Amino acid sequence: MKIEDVKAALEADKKYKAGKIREQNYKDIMDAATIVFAQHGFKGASMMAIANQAGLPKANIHYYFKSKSLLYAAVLEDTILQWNRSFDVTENDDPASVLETYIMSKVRLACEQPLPSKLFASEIIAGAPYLDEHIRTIMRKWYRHKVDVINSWIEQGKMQPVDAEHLIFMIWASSQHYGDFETQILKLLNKGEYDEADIVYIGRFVTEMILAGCGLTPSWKN
Amino acid sequence: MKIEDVKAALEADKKYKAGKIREQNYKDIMDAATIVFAQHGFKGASMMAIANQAGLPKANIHYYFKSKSLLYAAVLEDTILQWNRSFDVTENDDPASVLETYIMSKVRLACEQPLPSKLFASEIIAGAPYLDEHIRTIMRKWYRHKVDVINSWIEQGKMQPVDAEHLIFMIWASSQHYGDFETQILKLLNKGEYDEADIVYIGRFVTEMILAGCGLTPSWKN
DNA sequence: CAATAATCTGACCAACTGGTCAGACTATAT
DNA sequence: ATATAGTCTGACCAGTTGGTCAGATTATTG
Repeated sequence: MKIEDVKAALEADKKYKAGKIREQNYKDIMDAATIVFAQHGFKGASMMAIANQAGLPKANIHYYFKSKSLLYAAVLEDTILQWNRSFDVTENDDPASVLETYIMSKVRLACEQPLPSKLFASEIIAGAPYLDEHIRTIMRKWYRHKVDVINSWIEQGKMQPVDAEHLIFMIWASSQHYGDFETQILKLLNKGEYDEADIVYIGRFVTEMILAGCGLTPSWKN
Repeated sequence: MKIEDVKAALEADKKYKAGKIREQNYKDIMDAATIVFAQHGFKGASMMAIANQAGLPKANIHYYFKSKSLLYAAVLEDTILQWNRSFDVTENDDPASVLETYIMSKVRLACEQPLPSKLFASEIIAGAPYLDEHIRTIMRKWYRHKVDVINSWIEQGKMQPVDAEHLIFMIWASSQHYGDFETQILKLLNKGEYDEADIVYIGRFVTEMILAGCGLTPSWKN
């Protein structure tokens, strides 16, 4: 290897590392903020606590995010983006398999990543001051579409007549509960954390219960 | 009416009023604290905000409650007491009617008094620092007993075999959700608040769904 | 190498936090 | 009427809050 190549490699490495450091700090701050905001809500979280959690000086947090509100907004947006991935569905799909997939993934997400779930819950409990518009526009549209699809399934006789609006609420409630109330549930179950077996078991339980209410059967019971 | 009687009446009235004022202030503070703690959590709530909400000087709050922690503990205890009233049940009871009654009352409580539900949720999301012992002792005992009763129902063939532990979680989740996520739900339903018809409708929906999962039928479908 | 731009942070600020307390006010008892 | 006990609150305190900024440090460029 020539000297020039080593130099170039070091140069590239430096640039790479520099970029990585920024990226890493940004990510560290977001992660730390998620933890603190999820645990204490927007008002209860302090920039100092976030800085300590991230292992950075407080002023450095303000270099990346001008204000607490902007950091909170960034964390919330990130959470929302990560959340609304699945459940893309049309009226031609099979209700049982769609609902099954959605519920299983929601339960898994709640168990494996309870923090975003708790963050969202905190925001809603506080009256959704930051998500007010998001709920009334984007989420509402998403929600209405899903309700329409479910109702078309009912019209097609693919499932029993069930209130689609509250069916969705029930899916959200019974899956997110495992994230939001993780502390309570683990204490009552006398467990330290959810393991893979728990996640599958819970996912199947919730799926079976809700599908039964719709007159449907999950794939593993066929 | 004799003069003496008037005097006595005034005396009694004064005492009554004095007692009433104390009682009223205490209640006002508790109500105000419930609102603020439920909305912002323990750390996020400020004594000043509670004082303003109660319409009293801040120092007066500290006359009734020595510290923020003690006020929080009092509000939490009050909420817990008010919550665990119903669901006293034995293995000789009828599953369908017991579950139906419990679910309906939980949904009604969540819709009519969402604040205690939100307060409890905030505490759990924050990691249950104040309720840790309560959950591991009192709530745990309550929970285990209910699990045993449900399992005995299953052994007696009174209902389909269903995981009793997660059945209880599901009941809690799908009822409390209407209190904790009130803001989101009302926005999506485009409603200002739950009315009596909503409460009955939601209660019946949740009851039907969960009973169906247990192979049971609610009373209104017989 | 120098110059320029990006990144970092200790020290600071006004506003707010939970909490205290002396003294004012009010009610009851004698 | 006076004394006693209970109730109330403005003013204050030390510590924390979100946020700023000058200047140090580091990286990039020409």
